[in-house]
Amino acid sequence: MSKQAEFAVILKMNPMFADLGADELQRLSNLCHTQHLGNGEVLFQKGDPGDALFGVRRGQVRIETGASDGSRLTLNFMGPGDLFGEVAVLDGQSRTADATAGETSELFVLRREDFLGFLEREPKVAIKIIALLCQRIRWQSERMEESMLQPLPVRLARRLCALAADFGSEVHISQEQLGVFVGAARESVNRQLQAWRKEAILDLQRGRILLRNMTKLTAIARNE
Amino acid sequence: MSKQAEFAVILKMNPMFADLGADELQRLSNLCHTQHLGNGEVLFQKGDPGDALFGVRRGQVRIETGASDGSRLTLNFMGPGDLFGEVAVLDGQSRTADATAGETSELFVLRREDFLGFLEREPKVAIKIIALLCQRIRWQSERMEESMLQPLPVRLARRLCALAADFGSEVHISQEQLGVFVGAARESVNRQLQAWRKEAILDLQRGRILLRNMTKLTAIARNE
DNA sequence: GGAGAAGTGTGTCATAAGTCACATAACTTT
DNA sequence: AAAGTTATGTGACTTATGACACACTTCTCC
Repeated sequence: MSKQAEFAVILKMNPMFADLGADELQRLSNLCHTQHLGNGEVLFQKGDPGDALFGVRRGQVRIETGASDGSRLTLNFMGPGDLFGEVAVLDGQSRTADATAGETSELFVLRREDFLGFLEREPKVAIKIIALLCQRIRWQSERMEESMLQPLPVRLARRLCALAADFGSEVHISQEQLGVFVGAARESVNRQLQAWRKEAILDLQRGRILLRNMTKLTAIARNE
Repeated sequence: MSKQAEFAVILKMNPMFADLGADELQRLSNLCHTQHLGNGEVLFQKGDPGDALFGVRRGQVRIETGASDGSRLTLNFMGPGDLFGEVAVLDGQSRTADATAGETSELFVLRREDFLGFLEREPKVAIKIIALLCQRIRWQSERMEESMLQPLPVRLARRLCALAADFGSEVHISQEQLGVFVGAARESVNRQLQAWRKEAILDLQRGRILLRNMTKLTAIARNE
């Protein structure tokens, strides 16, 4: 499979591009480049212009931010097949976090100017993108309100399920960072995890969570 | 001032169209119609196709939804100068709430097909709209997380300030509905309002709140 | 003008989650 | 291996807010 075809598959998996036709998708993927990163190499930093969209071909990229106390907090992990910077490539605003390669990685890169040129040549696609952004706005305002109002166990279960989708049943994350993710105190996270451990839903190790019973976990995430 | 020019002013005030150039704005406003509504007349209902954008020229439109228990809850009031349905006109999805005239009203109407035609003729505007939608997505994800995590007094003060922008210092709303707006119990809303009454920030009447000290209220809304 | 409905004011209680304060436990560095 | 650092486990306390219960007031409608 050509690198362009591979990128097209990744785009197609992202809701933002899922509705594009095969031909449009192909013309779009033809604009992509690739870029290699060594372990620990910085892709972009907070404040850099958002001039490209990235897809992970192999490796891992950490999205992180320097907290006010100087410590670094990881906001997200992007694994193979994940796409990030979709919004930045469209509006060109500056990055709101740093991105660093967690291991030797290869990325697909779609540059902003190429993408905008494409949209001008294909106005129908621009209108589709508009519709997709609108969907996202609706989706966001529905979910956000809903999910912030959920009790901690539900938010926690949802986040664990999302992480499991990227990493499988062995999630490598500290309870501290998990707390930041779900907007809760570390101690509260710990207490909930302990409770689940007693129910055999998961096991705990230093810096690691082993998900034993995804069925129960997803049930909790759906709020029964 | 022509009705088109009047509509252009309303569009310009909305963040979504604020960045359009004067010429683009004028060509866009030329596509508008007007529509009259009698007191209590229904503009659209939940489930109707979102085939137009509306601006209030005079009168008042209530956005409301039938709650599960059969009672109706008002989600928003749109007064003169307010714009609603911006997202629906772009993606054509069905309405998620009902809209009813609260008094005899006159509305500006911009139909979806006219707007989409405009975007195809002016691809530069389509790209601007894309950028504006992106801004909105960023803004939403920043604010939402932030504002749901704020304590009740802050959320309440923000909502009151927003209502004051539409209605001046005499806000006509029940404490029950205010509770729905900010996602809190009626009793909690009442207790906070009582506290503010004692501080002379506002006065309470049946179904009405008189804002006495907007300075303090905005200070609370900014979370000091 | 009387009956009911709708809106408001307040007390009591229960609960979820944050904060603080430590005690371990596990890795790292020297 | 000793010392320091980071991650985790747990108890005690506090606080915000929801839930329920009920009194009181003001409107509406017949």
